Amino acid sequence: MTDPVQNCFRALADPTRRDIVRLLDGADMTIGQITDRFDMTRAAVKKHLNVLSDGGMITVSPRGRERINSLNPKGFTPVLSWLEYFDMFWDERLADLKSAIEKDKT
Amino acid sequence: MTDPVQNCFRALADPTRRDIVRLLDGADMTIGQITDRFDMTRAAVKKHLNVLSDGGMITVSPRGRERINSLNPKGFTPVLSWLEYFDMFWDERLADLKSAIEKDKT
DNA sequence: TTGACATGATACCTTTTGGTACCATATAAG
DNA sequence: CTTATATGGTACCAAAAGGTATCATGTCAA
Repeated sequence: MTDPVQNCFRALADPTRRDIVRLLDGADMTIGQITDRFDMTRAAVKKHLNVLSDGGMITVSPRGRERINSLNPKGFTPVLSWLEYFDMFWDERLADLKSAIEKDKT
Repeated sequence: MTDPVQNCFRALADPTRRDIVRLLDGADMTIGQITDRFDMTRAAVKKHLNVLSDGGMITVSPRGRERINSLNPKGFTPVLSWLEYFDMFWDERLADLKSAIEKDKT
């Protein structure tokens, strides 16, 4: 399944994953730190992180024996692109939003 | 599961349901008309319509022995609300978008 | 009323998904 | 080197999701 739109929507479809996204919006975290915030095993969290990574919502960078998980604002672009296709998003507001993301949080 | 945000994201998580949403963005349709556009049974389409209805994305109005399925722009509000929570949506663009929906397509 | 048409509902099946338990690997510390 | 720490990967399980087949209901037309 390599459709960016599908991967993105799927990543956001789970409440735990949306919570993780909000966590990472506040600060970069290791999988250990994230797991401390939830009532589930590290393996379960890891699966969620993989799905989020597939969706492009997060990026992972190694630091010693740790892996730093960071939110990737650009990952939301497929969702926004899909939404802006509608007539009800007839104006340029969503387009402005998209460019703002790419400009101010790279 | 009565969380509006969850119902909304779940409704949009399936590619067939997103296609249905786009179909209904063009015109109101009966379940029969929708089924003609897809390679699946009416029962399967009906299940998708139920999920979309739970998510608030569509409304159904009886007309004789038919049921007219219509897109409900307001149904997108929970998704937009969730998205605007982020720092990366720091400005008022998304809020503007939300109010525009409620104003121009009621 | 009788029949055709449009739809809804449910039992059932298969695949996907969310979770755990467990083992493997890599780096830091003594 | 040896050990503790941080992480990744996989086999396995129960529940949810997507689909079909089938039956029930309601409405329009003769």
